[in-house]
Amino acid sequence: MYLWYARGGAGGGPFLVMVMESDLQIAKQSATLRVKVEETLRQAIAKGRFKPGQRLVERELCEMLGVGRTSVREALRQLEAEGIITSFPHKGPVVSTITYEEAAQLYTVRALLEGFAGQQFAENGTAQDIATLQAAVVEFEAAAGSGVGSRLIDAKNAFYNCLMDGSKNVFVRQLLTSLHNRINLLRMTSMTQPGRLAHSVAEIKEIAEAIKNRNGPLAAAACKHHIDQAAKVALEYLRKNAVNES
Amino acid sequence: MYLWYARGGAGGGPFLVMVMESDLQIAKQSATLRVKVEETLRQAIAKGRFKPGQRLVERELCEMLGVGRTSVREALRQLEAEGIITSFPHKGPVVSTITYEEAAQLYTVRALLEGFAGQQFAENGTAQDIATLQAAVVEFEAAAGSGVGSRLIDAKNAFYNCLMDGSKNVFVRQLLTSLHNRINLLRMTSMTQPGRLAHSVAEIKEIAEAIKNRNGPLAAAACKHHIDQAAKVALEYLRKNAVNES
DNA sequence: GATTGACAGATTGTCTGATAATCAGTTTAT
DNA sequence: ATAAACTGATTATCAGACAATCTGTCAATC
Repeated sequence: MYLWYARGGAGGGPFLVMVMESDLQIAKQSATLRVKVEETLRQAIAKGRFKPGQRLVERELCEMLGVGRTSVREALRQLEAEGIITSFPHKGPVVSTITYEEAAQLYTVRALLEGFAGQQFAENGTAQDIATLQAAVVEFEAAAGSGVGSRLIDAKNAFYNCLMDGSKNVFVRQLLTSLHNRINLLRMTSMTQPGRLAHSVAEIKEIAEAIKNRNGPLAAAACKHHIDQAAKVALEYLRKNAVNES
Repeated sequence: MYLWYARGGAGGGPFLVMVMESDLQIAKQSATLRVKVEETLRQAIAKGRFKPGQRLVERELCEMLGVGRTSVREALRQLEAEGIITSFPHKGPVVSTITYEEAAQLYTVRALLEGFAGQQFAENGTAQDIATLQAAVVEFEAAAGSGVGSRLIDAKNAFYNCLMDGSKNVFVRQLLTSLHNRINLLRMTSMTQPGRLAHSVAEIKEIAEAIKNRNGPLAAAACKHHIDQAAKVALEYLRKNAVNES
């Protein structure tokens, strides 16, 4: 019981398969090709497959992904708008680089917005939201103990997602998502630094605790503190490994 | 003493002109066609030429602008990423609509970010920045007195631009620009409301004053207050003229 | 030897035409 | 009346073409 749709590209290679999930939900079959390209590239950049400063040549992407230039170019425009790639006229796009100063600014704004999100969550979040958040914290702690990197990343994302949802503000979510994407460019989970992880867990617990107690200001402070600490570690690392090109 | 480059579109209409400025600087001849389409459409939407909810049909845009589908489609992707248009797969883009709740959220985040920008400006802005800001305030007041709508809009934009620059934070600028673009969708300059304009001028003066005195917290409060007031008027108007579709 | 200018290759920017997929509305058949 | 089939419009995507622009190389000039 599945649908599939194949494109007979010249190279004989590329095709897409959309599987119907076992439950009643149809897998987002809609997702237009262009969107999949976007997601693939975003992932590739986030995972370091393409590194900051690296050129992204149209033709290569087309071959690599098995899609036409139209789809690739449109996807690139999207990523460009998101700020994770930068393109110069007639030179094509490169994965965005980020200077030390920009990274600092990025974390500053993130702290501001995430603090706000935390406060809103504490004041307006539903009981359901809070329960979800607590579950995310538990999973995060477990993931931290497990030592499995991918699980940790998933848990962290789940936590932030929940936090943004709880803020009940679409724009906070959008802006924060954008910032998160760009922070990924740093290719440095501050959590890979020794000792940071334990602190991180503790900080996150404080956030959840403040929210559970409906203490808005405290939640904001906890969020801000969490980001500030992460920023400190990340920026310190950046300074040492001075990765300044351009 | 000018260069010009014409594209003989089918309709005979469209062309681009690049003028060489009187000084040694060549006018940004670069601006790729796609970018010009973006700007044109953004303007058209901001000025109400296309109204929220209105469909944007590819072919029509091509004819209207005299460019190929490639350029139009890529420009649309950009605008979509910016949030000022929304597109559904296989149905094409429409100018984004914004609900009352979203508008409220929008203003909330804007107040937060603009308050932050004001604070940063007060604490980190250069003397030059402050001078520019003061000039912008003067022009704004003059524009308010002149009663010329377009001049008022320009002055307002100049002021906000200056404010964002003074914050010395690229991300604040980017995020705020994005929010401003979306607020334009409301097609309601809160300043068109009777009596609002005078208040607006007063509020802006307070912002500039606080910044001049290097009083960060006061600047933040003044910015926040300014946006909150604008929000109040705008939301009130929205509630009355309940423009809820979708 | 350093600067300038011309040339070639690579890549992007843009247009055009074609085909398949999808949506929305209308007509037809049960 | 409901469901099925048809139709027209529009989008999604590909392929191929050509002009514009960038980059590096190499010869010509001072």
